[in-house]
Amino acid sequence: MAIDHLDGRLIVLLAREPRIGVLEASRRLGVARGTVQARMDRLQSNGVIRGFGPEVDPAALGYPVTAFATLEIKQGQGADVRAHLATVAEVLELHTITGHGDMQCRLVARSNADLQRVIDRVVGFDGIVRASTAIVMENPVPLRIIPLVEQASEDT
Amino acid sequence: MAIDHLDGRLIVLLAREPRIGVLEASRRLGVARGTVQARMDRLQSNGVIRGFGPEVDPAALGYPVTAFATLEIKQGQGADVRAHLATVAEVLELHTITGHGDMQCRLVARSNADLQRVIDRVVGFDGIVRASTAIVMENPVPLRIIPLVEQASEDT
DNA sequence: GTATTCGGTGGGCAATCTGCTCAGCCACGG
DNA sequence: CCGTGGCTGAGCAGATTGCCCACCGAATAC
Repeated sequence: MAIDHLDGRLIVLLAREPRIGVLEASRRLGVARGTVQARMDRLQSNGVIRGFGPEVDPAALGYPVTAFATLEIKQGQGADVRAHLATVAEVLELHTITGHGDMQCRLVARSNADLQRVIDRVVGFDGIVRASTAIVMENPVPLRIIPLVEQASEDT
Repeated sequence: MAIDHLDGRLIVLLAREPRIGVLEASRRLGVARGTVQARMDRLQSNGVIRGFGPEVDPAALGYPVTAFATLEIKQGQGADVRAHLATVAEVLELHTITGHGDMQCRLVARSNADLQRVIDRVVGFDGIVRASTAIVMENPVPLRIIPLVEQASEDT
């Protein structure tokens, strides 16, 4: 569960150059191959590293528009709404949250016009009372994890 | 730029079993190894696949609390705020958005109490007028891309 | 109608890496 | 003082990679 400095360096290395193998990584880190192998196994069974899935860019797939929708849910309809949203491919992510609104989801669409279609599809469900949408213009900080890993591995 | 059915199957396969190599993938897909190699090269230079970085779970790193903060920015301070937020490791993602508020960011923290520290750090900057935060309770749909890939590859 | 190009196939080759095992070391805790 | 856990360096057989080639069918250009 704890992440030591070597783990941190390993993760950062993997994040920067995902294609390197265990052997090359061990050379870069200056440790034995077995060590890297053991660390990677441990990090994965720990759940620190969930996997190495391909990072797909929705924009390159033809979905350049991203938006966040905050949804207000009718009491007791949470499970149904979850199930509904899970069936919509354009819903990339869904959270239940505190505060105004009960859920927040990340959407993508082919265009601003298409976003309307997606939103209609999303909110066209009985349990959803209200939805407010914010369209993403820029993404100055794309999803990142390296700084956090470095921080976590330093205060060991 | 277009994603055909084979591309779709390849991406889905990679997403499900990231560790398989080109050779194994070609066997699963029933095509020649060279074909898989060519497709992967193309997908990557297209930008459809950004890379294969490790997916790190912040919770396993000791940051189990996630929150979304909506920030209101003082006119003309956008760039400074971006730069400021980029220095905070707990800021995993930042978007500029339309609607109420000007930016939205995803935060993580070690605990609810620690979240206060993170928020103070985030909003303790001159260009930020106001911030409202929503804490994530559940994540019924974790960030996913497979359904979208399937959809995109089908309507070819 | 014919030549060209493009994407895919199937094969081959040397170099490299992987998975696994083993013995030796060292530091830490009981 | 011994056991355990983590790291090292080494070895080995088997699989994979990167790269090359010739061939083929379909679509495209001339």
